Amino acid sequence: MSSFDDFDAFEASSLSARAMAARPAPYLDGLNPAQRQAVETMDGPVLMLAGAGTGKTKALTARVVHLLMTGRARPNEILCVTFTNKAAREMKNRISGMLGQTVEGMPWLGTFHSICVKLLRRHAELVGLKSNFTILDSDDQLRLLKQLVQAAGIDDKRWPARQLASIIDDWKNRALTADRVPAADAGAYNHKGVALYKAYQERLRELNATDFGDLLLHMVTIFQTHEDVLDQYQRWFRYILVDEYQDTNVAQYLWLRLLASAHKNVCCVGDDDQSIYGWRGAEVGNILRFEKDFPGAHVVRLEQNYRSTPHILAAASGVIRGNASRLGKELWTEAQEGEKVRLIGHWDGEEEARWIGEEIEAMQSGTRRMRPFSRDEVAILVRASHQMRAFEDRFLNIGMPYRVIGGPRFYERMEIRDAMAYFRLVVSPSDDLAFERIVNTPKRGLGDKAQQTIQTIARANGVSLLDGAALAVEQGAIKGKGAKALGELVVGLARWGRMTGDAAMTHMELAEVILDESGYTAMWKNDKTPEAPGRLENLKELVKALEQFENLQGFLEHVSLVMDNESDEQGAKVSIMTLHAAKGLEFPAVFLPGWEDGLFPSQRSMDESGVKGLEEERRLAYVGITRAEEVCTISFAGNRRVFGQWQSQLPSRFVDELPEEHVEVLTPPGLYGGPGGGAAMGMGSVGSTLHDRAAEANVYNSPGWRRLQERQGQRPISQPRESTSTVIDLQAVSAYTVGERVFHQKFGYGSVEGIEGDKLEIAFEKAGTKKVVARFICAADDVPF
DNA sequence: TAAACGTGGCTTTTT
DNA sequence: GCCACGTTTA
Repeated sequence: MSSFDDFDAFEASSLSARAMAARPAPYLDGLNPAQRQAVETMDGPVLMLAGAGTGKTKALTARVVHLLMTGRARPNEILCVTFTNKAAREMKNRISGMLGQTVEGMPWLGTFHSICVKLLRRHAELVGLKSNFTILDSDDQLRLLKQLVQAAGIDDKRWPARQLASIIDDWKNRALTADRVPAADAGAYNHKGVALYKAYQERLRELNATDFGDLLLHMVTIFQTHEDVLDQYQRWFRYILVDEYQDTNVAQYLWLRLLASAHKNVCCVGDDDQSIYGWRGAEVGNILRFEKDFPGAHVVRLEQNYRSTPHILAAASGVIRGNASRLGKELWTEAQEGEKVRLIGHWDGEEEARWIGEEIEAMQSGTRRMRPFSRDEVAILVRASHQMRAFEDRFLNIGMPYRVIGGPRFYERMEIRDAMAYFRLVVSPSDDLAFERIVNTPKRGLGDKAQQTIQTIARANGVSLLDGAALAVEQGAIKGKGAKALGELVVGLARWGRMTGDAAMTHMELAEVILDESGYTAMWKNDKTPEAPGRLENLKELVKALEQFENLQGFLEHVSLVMDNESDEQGAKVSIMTLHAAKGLEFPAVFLPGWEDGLFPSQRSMDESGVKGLEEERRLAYVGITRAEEVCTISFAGNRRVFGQWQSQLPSRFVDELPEEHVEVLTPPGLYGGPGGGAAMGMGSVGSTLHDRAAEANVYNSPGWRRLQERQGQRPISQPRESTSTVIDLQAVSAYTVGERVFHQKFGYGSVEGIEGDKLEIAFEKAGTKKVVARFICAADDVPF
């Protein structure tokens, strides 16, 4: 449980701000004028618009230090909010570094969620909770919702509980309690969404639990309904700082505005061009509206970039210019020119992976133009995680060490969650969700029926499932070996519970005892599947992780908020990750594969969110390019397997948006029409666009292919396209008739079965029936080689 | 109760 | 094409 005395903690704080005020301010020295302004404008609202690589964390930390040094606030009077634990940790470290001592006295520097937990534990009773409430993660949440959906007699095939979960999350992100869900949303989840939301909240209250969304929403509710509480914190938090403001959702926005509305000493840092989390409730509008929300706000733009070369910045700027709703920033740098952004097209996804693998290998020893890059200076950033596979396959094949960043986190792994459910049950025996999770894990012969019996008995007696289980055993309601096993579990849990108070045993030893005596470890030892050893390994790691905590409770509290898993894997490895995961990181050399319409920008994004979705995708492109310090290589493939089906792809519209003068089009080696290969480059005549040149430089270029394109009439590819709809290449399609015999470079010969938009459905002789974009097809008697 | 089989569905992901 | 989930089947 968190301490309730933070308000008095400042006396004992390790920092005495006033004593330091007299000293000089070396932390200001390394700042450029804009950064300095952001630091020194202390009163009133400040919006720090910090482009990629412009030193925003530096400015933010300097601001905190400045507030302390000038005596404007004591360490525990500064509210400093980040989104991730990683960011919070980094800020703490940097502040300590600037101050030359550890920051003990900044209890209110943390993530939105961790700060809200602290606040909510103090005021839980105001929303009907006890201060020791538990925090459910999305897994628990889903299980709970499934039960409710089932109880309501809804066919969860047609209306998956997962969907309900995301609807409720969305409402919570928008700060909507069940009674405030607007009429427009009444139809959600087969018109039962609101009712189930109510039922869910009711159930959470019974369980004395919250989900992640509640942490914020409850605090907003409390601030809105209890003026005295709000007033207390408005006074207490003299200065407020917010990192990544473009990622705030409505609930976080309201929370901040409520806290800041009295003194308005709020400094928000963000970059509207890097808002890439709209799909999970972030509102770019929050940052775009800042000056309206806080009249008289000082807006400071950090535009000097310390990360990338001018070509890379120009390419990124060129792309992001396509977005209409922006605050507008233009990054500049004093860095030397460097390489242009490199663009290359490939035949298919596998070849793209092969080429990138070879390129990385070549880069390690350096080339005529480029310095050598070690593997850990290289990153491959993909739009969707399924793209990673091609690279993993390829890299495994050629023995290129790599690391995938992201993926399932440690605390999300099954065995870890099982183990923690045991711990939870030991610490709080009424944790029904934990009970359900482990009652039959390992197998105890307690199937659905037995579990139902337990449920019934527990409900009839108004007790927890664990107590219900004890009763069931006593009453003989469960028979056979299940009864014996259940009895042992109940007795075991009670025994382990008593052991928590045993001074003779550390909580690590206790954890081991629990896992061993419950039979959980044995379950994995007997498991012959290849994953089992790894899982045992993870369990060992889990026990090791306990070391840093005083007891199991402390550990569980921490884990529920900090799900991250900083793997300290070392060695020179190429990093592979999604664009989302790359935000905030930088690499000397970056590869951006899969720039194809439909994949990136993602079709679904555009279908579901139209222009808004496309703009977010474009920001993602911007984030991707700006991760690169020295070399940025963008690539696309003409064909890709999508859900097992081969599909022809068009290069991404973002490729068209790259300013030509900052891009160099590469030609894959060993393919038709290399540079100087005569005819191949011949088409780059007047009006040649980057896009045309990219297409020319790749594999679909050959004399026959060009003839084909001429026959079809040249498609004005680089004309600005409608942003939301795919342009249909009618000319290309109309060149064919149903029944015609055609040729495709990968699939061979086939006949046209149907025409749909710009795609042809073709029955190939060897490859089966596929839909292919007309431009990759030619008549069988016009085969290009 | 567990293994075998079939169906659908499918971005991004932190707390 | 793959994975997760649910249903059938031994």
